[in-house]
Amino acid sequence: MVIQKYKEELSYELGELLKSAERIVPIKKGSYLFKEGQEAREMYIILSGKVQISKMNAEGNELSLRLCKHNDIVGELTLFTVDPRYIFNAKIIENGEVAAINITDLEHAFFKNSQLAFEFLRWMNDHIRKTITKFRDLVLNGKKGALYSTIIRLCNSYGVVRENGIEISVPLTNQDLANFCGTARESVSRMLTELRKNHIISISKKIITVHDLDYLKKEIDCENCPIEYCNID
Amino acid sequence: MVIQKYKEELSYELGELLKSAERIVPIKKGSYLFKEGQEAREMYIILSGKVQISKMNAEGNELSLRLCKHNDIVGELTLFTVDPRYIFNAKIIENGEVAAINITDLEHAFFKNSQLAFEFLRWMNDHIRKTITKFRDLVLNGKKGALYSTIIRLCNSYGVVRENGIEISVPLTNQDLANFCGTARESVSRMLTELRKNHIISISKKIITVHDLDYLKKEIDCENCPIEYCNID
DNA sequence: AATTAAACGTGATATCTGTCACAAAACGTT
DNA sequence: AACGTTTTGTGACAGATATCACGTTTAATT
Repeated sequence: MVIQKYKEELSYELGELLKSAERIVPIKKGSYLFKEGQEAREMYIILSGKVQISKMNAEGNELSLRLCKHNDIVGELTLFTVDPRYIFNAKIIENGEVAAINITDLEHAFFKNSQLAFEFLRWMNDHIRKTITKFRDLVLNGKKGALYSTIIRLCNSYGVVRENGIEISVPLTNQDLANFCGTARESVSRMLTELRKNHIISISKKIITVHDLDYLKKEIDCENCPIEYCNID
Repeated sequence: MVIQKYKEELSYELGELLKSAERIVPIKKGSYLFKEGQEAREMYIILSGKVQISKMNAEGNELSLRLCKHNDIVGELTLFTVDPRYIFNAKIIENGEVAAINITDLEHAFFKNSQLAFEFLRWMNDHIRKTITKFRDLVLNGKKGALYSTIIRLCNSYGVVRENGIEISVPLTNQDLANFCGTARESVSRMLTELRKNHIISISKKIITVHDLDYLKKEIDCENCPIEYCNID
């Protein structure tokens, strides 16, 4: 089975999940893995590449929720619903492969295999904690709080330590960041300019390097919650 | 067993969960079922009364997340964590009783009983969808969107149909509403005044009656998502 | 290298929202 | 009914944020 070659690198829980995988699908930058409103038959585990999860509102504003990578699960919220439909858009921003898992099969598997259900339950629990803390930052600390929180989470998910700070290894435009914060591009641009002026960050070719993460954390009263809850995936 | 007397009125899933309940605890208005930071040993199912779930930030602002009633589960996010601690406050706003479920026992029960794990998984899934759509309303449509969304959800959870509209059967102060919206009391007061002026709502003794729910829905581009996702509990 | 397209920075301005202050109204208690 | 407490309404103002406009810079394409 083609899936076998991936299994070794995965955590035990995901390995279990992957056993139910039907097939491996290549994903291509710029296209969509799924779009909101589409009928949902599969949930996905990302094997490689990057996928951004977002939701549009009626005015066409986009709110980005997650930026997912290797071993992240997407399309999971379609489980256990009648007439399942995706409620988000999953835009591929870096080429790679995903494992597709039929959701009907998975539901049956959960029912039969409590080990599997248990592991997934744990994953869901982490996921909801993550979601709530993220949104709290967005709602309670204004737009600056939203941006700083987003940058901190990006560091935790995609940060690479360099001699001069933490480099966020995903190219992001100001508009991308604005979508994560529910704010205007121009506001992001101004805030980033200020952060650069104060040597908190620097940006080169859409790659942000954070020189003073503690400054960002202090500004939003970060409680230094564990990294499993403070990320963007 | 004391729990038996409640079992009949509960849905199947909750009945299954309740089998693991250790004891029934009376809850008293004004006190807290648990507070954030406290060591967590139990999860609760509300049998009667009302419990408000909230989170404080460093400046002492309170963000209310849920308003829970009969058959709602609270304290669930402590499951599957090492050194489990409550991350929210659960303030009792109406007397009643809760069933306390030891979380270690419950984790074991999930592991052994896939039916139970399955039902809980379904519950978690609904819960996370709810949370995300709520926060999206808060973030994307400004403070007016936050308030309107909160009122709509309150109608769905606590609305009683009267000849002149939908009565939200929970007394709420402006400050309570402000806490749900992450906004200032004065802003809520002004927005409510305007809604009253336009005969969208009326308020008597802290009880809101909504005369024109469609107006509120239109203003925030409500997609009329199913009531299981659009509520406050 | 030249050309086009995308992304960015920034001033000006309008709107939204929070804060402070204080009086009026509603509520609860004795 | 009288009193103290909580809640509400509202003006004035300040700060945050969005929007519009437009020139500059950077990246992509031919």
